[in-house]
Amino acid sequence: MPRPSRPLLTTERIARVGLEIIDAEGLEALSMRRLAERLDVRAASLYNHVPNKDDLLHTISDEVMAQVDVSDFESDWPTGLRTWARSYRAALRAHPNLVPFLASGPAHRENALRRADRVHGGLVRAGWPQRYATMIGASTKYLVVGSAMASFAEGFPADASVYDERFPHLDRAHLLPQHTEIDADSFELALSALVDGLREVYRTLAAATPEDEAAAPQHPR
Amino acid sequence: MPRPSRPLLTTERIARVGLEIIDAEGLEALSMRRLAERLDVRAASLYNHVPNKDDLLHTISDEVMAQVDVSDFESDWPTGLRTWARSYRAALRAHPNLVPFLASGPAHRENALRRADRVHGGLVRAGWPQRYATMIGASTKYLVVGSAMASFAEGFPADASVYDERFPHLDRAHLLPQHTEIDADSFELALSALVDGLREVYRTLAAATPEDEAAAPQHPR
DNA sequence: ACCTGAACACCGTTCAAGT
DNA sequence: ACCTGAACACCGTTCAAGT
Repeated sequence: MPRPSRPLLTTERIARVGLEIIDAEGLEALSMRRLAERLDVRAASLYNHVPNKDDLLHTISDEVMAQVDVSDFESDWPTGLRTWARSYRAALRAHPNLVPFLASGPAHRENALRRADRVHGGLVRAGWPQRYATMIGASTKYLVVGSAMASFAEGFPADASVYDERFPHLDRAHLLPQHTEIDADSFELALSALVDGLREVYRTLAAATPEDEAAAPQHPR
Repeated sequence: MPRPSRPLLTTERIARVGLEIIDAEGLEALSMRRLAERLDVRAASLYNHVPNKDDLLHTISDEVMAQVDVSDFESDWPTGLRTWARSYRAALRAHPNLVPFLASGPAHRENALRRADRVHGGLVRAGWPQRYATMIGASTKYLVVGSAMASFAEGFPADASVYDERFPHLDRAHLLPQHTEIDADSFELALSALVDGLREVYRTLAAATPEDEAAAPQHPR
C-alpha cells in the first residue's frame, strides 16, 4: 500500500478516538487492535505515532486534565481551593471510565507538575506553611479522586428486594442509583467541611506562633 | 491423572495465593494461568472452584474488607466514623495493589451491604437525618478511597533535577516519595476537618428545627 | 467430582518488508 | 516516513475427554 501524501494518523486523532472508545465502552474496551480498526488501519501502525498503550493513556489523561482550573488563588485560598477541587472533579466526572487510570497514574508529566506547583504556590502565598500546603493539596486530591472513583449512589443494587429485613437501615438504598446527585451533594458537603476545618487550623496556626515565619502562616488574611 | 482423595484446590487457597500474587507483583500480574501455575495445576482447573476472574477478585476483596471495623458507633458518632474511616484505610493500605479494584467494584456483596447498614444505622441512631447519614457515609468513603488510591507522596518524581526553576514551589517535592507519612498525616488532617465540619452542621441542624423529626437530629448529644 | 489438553477469540508489541 | 503481515508471548474461558 502506497504511503499517502498526508499521513493517515496523527497522535491527536489516535488520542481523540481512544477517548471516544473509553467514554462509550469503558477502559477495558480500549485495545490497540480495536482502536486501529476504528481508524481504518492495522494495530502496528499506531506504533509509528505512539510509543505504547500506557503512554497513549497518559496523553489522553493530559488532555482531560487540561480542564482543571488552578488559577483562582488570587483573591483568597479557600476560593482557589474550591475552584481547583470543583473543576478537577468535573474533569473526572466528564470521563468516568477513565478515572481508574487517572487516579492511579502518577502525575509525572509536565502539565501535572505545573498544576501542582500552582496549587502549592497559591497556598504558600496565602500564608500556609510548606508542610500544610502539601497536606492540603493531598487532602483535596483525596476527596476529588475518591468522589469520582467511588460513586456512592451507584454502589447499591437497584433491586429493592435485596435489602428486606436483613439491612433495616438500607430500606431506601435501592433508590440511590437513580439519585446520583447524592454524590455531588456529598462532595460539596465534604468540601465545605474540609475548608471550614482548615480555616480553623489556619486561625490556630496564626495565633499560636505569630512571629515564627517557618512554622506559621506568613500573610494571614 | 487420577482424581486425588482430597481436591488439590479450594476456593480459599485460590483466593489466598491470588492475593499473594497481587501483593507481590501487582494487580495486572494476576492471571488465571499464572495463578494456576503457582498452584501446580492448569488454568482450566480453577473454573471448578471459581466462576471467573472477576468473581475471584470480589472474593479476595471480601476477605480484605473484613478487616474494616464498623462496630464503634456505640459511644458517639464521631468516634464510630473515625474508627470506620481509619480501619477502612488501613485495610486498603495493607494491599495497595488491590485498591484500584476495591475502589471501582460496586459493593453488591452481602458483607459490604452489612457494613453500609451498620454505618448508616450508627449515624441515624446518633440523630442524623437519613439524607445526612447517606452523605456522611459517602464523604468518608471518598476520603478513604482517595487517600488509598492516589498516594500524593508517590506521585512526584524523586529526581530533584526535574523541578529546577520551572516549578519554583515544588523545590522540595523530590523528597516526597521518601516521606510517605505525609499521606497518613494528610488523611488525618482531612478526617479531623471533616468531622469538625460535620459537628458544626449537626449543631446547626439541631438548633434550626428542634421539633421536626424528619429533618433534624433526633437525639443530639 | 475434579483435573486436563486443546481450542477459540482475544491481547500488546516487534520487526522485516514494502512503498 | 509511514503502513503492513506475520510472528511472539501472552490473555480469559469453554468443553469434551479422562479418571
